[in-house]
Amino acid sequence: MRSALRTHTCGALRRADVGSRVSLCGWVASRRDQGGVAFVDLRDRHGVTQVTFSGDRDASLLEKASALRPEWCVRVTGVVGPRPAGAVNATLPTGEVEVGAEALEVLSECPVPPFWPTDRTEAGLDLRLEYRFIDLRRPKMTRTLVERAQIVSTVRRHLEAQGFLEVETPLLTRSTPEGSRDFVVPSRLHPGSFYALPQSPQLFKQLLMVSGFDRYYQIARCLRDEDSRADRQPEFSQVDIEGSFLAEEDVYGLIEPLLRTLVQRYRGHDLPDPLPRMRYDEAMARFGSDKPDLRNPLELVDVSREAAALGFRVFSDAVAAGGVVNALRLPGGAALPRKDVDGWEAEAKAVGAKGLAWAKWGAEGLAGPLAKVLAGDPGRALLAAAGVREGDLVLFGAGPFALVKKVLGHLRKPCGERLGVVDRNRTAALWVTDFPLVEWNEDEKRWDACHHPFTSPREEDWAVLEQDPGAVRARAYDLVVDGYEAGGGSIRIHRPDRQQRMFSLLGMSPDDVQRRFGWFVDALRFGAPPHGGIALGVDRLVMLLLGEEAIQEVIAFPKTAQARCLLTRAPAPLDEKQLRDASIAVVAPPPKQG
RNA sequence: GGGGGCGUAGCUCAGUUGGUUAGAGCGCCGGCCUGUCAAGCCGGAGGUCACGGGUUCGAGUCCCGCCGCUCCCGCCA
Repeated sequence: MRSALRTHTCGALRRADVGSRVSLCGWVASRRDQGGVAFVDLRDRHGVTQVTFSGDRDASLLEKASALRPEWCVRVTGVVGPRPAGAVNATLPTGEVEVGAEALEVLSECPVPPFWPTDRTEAGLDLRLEYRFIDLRRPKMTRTLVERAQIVSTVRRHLEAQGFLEVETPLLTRSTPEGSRDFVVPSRLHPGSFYALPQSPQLFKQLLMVSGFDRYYQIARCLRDEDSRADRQPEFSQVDIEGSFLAEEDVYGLIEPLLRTLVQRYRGHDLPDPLPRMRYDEAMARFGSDKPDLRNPLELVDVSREAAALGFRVFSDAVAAGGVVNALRLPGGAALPRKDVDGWEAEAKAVGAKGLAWAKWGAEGLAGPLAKVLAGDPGRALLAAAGVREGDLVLFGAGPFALVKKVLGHLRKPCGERLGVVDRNRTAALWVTDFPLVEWNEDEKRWDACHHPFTSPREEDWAVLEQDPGAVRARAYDLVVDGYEAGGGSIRIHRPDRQQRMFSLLGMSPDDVQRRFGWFVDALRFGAPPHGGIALGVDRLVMLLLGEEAIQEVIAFPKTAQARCLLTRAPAPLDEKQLRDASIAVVAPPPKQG
């Protein structure tokens, strides 16, 4: 770390360095002026070192130091000394020493920033993003980016040790209208034509397999013009991996040791070996989600049969209409205040439920809106089926399968957290497998690919692809960590005839296929090997490993929920000349200037 | 596109049923101080109550609109 201006970083000096003459460069983290002596904490990304200015030793230097203000960038030269007994700061790695300044050089002044870059900052996210370059000075943010780099480095070394070759793929590519909305880029040389930024390198990595690069990877930027979430940004990174001549077990066997290493290092515990696997159907039935958080023990129980026999219209009508009734049991939940249940009902309604039926079994017996309905023998049978015991609270969802699963699956999180049964110190990872290949799109009256149209069905399902598409299982798998989709992949279709069949199933005529994907299907004709792979979400993985709750916290320059960059004020209008060059006419009203 | 939360000093927030001159902590500026490390003590400055309308004798407070941040639904092959 030595350079022309410094001999050490601000995190380097120890007792063994006492007596050395050193030069440090950094930012003034704080200045404590005692009158005859002043202390300056000098910070860089490696740490903090205390510098002392003594009036006895050099009165004019002390005067100069007194003019320093926080966040000025300075260079200090001096001699490392031991701190006097009683003045040692045990909370700093450099706390046993201090630098007695002999020279001070102001490299850059700094106005009073809108917030101080300490870990105790209370600045709101919008301010932190507008002044992200200040925010990133905070030790916590520095540590996050350092650890992110370490994690990515670990991934690279693991994959390279396994023979994977990093290959870059284009950012300017062709729009593939299936899937998420593309970000588009106008072409100056070809007026009226557009590139698209890649949603993922999917087709290029498959072409690399055709080319014989049997083990490929890339830390790839992906861009999707869809609305953000706490775990989703329009621009994000994937560890994109593809291999030839492999099957599901090879992918699991590649990823699991890597994840085990990372969880051991950053979460401090072992993952089971092998990782648990769960079929999609089971995940939906038990947890109401295809990415269940297994740290949360609460489960959904189907009580349709018992509920239909209850003589309660809401339940029996739901079952009669082909729907289901599910129970979510909260052990010990009878003691919870009504306010919690009301909150969950509001949340249930927010995700589409008409209401939330519930009952609690306290010391006085049953209570709640369903108490009367559950009083008799059929009610007892239902409670028994749901495993409800004295002291429990039970929530019910009734209606179409997908809605009931969504609503109760959504409530698992707040309920589990309220009960304190979610172990946040553990990491729960699993593979979710056997996804459906396609799902019926009622609006468009056609089948849509669940994963993407290049995913292979199970070999035996090719026979019934056209007859019963909804029953076909895909050779797709998701890596689920703590309730997040940390990665996903599949074994691909490598035969052009079969790829054609898949496209036909999705409602594309041979002409459509030829126009949109002809270049790709054509490539498969040229000796494509069986292949498959996976993509891991870098931002989500780092977020989970570092215990963060939003990927904004692990991205150096993230965007807001409205996809804006508060630092650069992107997106922004173009000037007339740029629009002319790109042959673009703006038809929407011009946006307000930020 | 829809629903929820938030927006008051540089920052984080309080502000009663609508009522006089809108407060606190931190920060900032000045002074004092020779072992501080969230330094301390004394003094001072600092407000478009996001923005635009409306109701009212009177609006930070009530109503409508709008902008921004955020969480969720839709969306995310």
